[in-house]
Amino acid sequence: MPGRLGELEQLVLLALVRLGDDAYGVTVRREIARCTGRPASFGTIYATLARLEDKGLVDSWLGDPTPLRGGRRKKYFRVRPAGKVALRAYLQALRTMTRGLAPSWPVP
Amino acid sequence: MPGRLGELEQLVLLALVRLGDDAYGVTVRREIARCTGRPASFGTIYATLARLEDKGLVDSWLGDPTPLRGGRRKKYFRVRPAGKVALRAYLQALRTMTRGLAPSWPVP
DNA sequence: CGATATATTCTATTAAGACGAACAAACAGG
DNA sequence: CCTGTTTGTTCGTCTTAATAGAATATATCG
Repeated sequence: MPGRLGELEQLVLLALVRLGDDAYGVTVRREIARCTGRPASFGTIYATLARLEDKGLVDSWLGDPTPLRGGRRKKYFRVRPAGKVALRAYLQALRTMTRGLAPSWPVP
Repeated sequence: MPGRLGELEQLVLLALVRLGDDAYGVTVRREIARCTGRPASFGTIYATLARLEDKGLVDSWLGDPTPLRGGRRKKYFRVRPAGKVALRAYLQALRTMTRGLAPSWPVP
């Protein structure tokens, strides 16, 4: 049974799905900022990614150095099957709760 | 500018909208349990309602005693305009984040 | 090597969520 | 009115999630 997802955990999982194979700390943060209009700090984002990994909802690996670029290597993330289950359950619950609302509500 | 909504805060606000003029602790809890399959305890629900009220997203008043029934009076809750703004913003952000996902995702 | 660019981790603190027991208030029957 | 029963809310305490900013790490280039 999946535990509940925190608010940022929801957003981070969604961002990972959206970003596909270009999902790492910086892009995750940017995507959430872009979609929600409220950026979270890097500390917040990385803490959430680590928590999701502890829970087995996500996994990570280090990318190769990128020639021509400089800077530390990226740590990529991907949603694991358990993470997909949790995310699906959450979206489903939300769909249930938003179904039948007055049309003025933006049902996602 | 509304701060972010916690996970339960989201669900409680949605439940309040769904329940309309029959929204109080017990029905809110039941509605969330029904829609998400994961009940929260009363302590958790009431703490969240109190938090939402502190933030000005919700208001409350005591109902009249119901003859023939017995039991303590209900404390009704209603979403205030600021709460609607916050809820709308959250649903909107979610719509943005779920738009364009593969069709296997249950977009709410 | 030193400078620069890029990305992640650490350290503290506050906010949110969780739960069960305790408490409160309304009514009914004696 | 007192006592039991029903219904609903609050309290005390703990765990988990979120937060920001400083510090650190790592890669490349000159």
